[in-house]
Amino acid sequence: MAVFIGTFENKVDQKGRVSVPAVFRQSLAGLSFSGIVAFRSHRADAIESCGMDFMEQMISRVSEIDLFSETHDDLATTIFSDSQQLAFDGTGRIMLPQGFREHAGITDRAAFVGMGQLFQIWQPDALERHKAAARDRARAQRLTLPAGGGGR
Amino acid sequence: MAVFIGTFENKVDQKGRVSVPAVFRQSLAGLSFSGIVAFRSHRADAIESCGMDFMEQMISRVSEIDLFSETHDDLATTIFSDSQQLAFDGTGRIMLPQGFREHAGITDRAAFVGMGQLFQIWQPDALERHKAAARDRARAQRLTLPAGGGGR
DNA sequence: TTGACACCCATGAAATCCCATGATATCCCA
DNA sequence: TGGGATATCATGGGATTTCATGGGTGTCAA
Repeated sequence: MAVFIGTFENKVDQKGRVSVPAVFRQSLAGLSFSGIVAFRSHRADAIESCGMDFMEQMISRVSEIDLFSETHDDLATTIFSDSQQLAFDGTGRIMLPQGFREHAGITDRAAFVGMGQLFQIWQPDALERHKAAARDRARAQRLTLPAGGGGR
Repeated sequence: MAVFIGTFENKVDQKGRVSVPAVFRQSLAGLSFSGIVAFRSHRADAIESCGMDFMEQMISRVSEIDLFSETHDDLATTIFSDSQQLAFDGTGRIMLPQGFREHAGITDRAAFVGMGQLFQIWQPDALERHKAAARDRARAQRLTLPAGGGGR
């Protein structure tokens, strides 16, 4: 399973390219698609990203639902239609599409944040605010991590 | 496994030709038939499409339904009798047959939407409406994926 | 003969490749 | 353990290829 941990800030050049942190690339090595799959977060002004393996998991789970049922279609459309495959170039960069940059407010810098199975791409300042807020909420509500086997 | 992710809009020229997005073509590379298999969606104003490999899967799935049952017949008729193989030309375009264009209301633009294992072809504006509706339904019904690894 | 369709070539825009650079981080051996 | 030698990485920019798109021409069948 691909694991993403840590925060990294990289520059976005005039062509819209950003280096994906080397550690993340190593986590993604050997997949059927050399690059990331990204989509707009609907909860935050950020881009959610994962590897093709994660997407393939989603596909196989969606395919357990009856084909041509409304449920299947709604899920498949919601999940896959707004995602994009962003391939690595020779040096491990991706092209951040215009629409994604706008959604996240990214211009010339991008921050990559590991979230475990996924990672997010933020405008660095927005990320700082978000991190602070998340920490505050976690402290205020004394959040705990459920013990035991699988996630939830 | 052929994977279709993302939304792409292309022009339909006077001859009825459209470029199939390059990413989709790559997913379809190496199959026994160089092109797509398409048929009219019976629920939406769209064209359902997939590669020959997936069509073969559908055939075997349909064959698991009682032969001579009404369901079997109806499905087989709507899907297989209406299906057409649309071959790529030298530059990766297909000819969208008149009947398909009418069914989807496509005139001079066509939108390709990845749905995981298959993809659909829509009239772009209709697709936008459909996407919004699908998202709303998914949210309203709190649709989630059948559990497996780690949902969210 | 007249479409319908496969095949061919041309084009501009955009994405990708490729090489060069400097800055870090890592290695290795004394 | 120090510190030079060696990789790795992020970054920049020019060159090249890919891609979507337009149009022409040949071919086969009705």
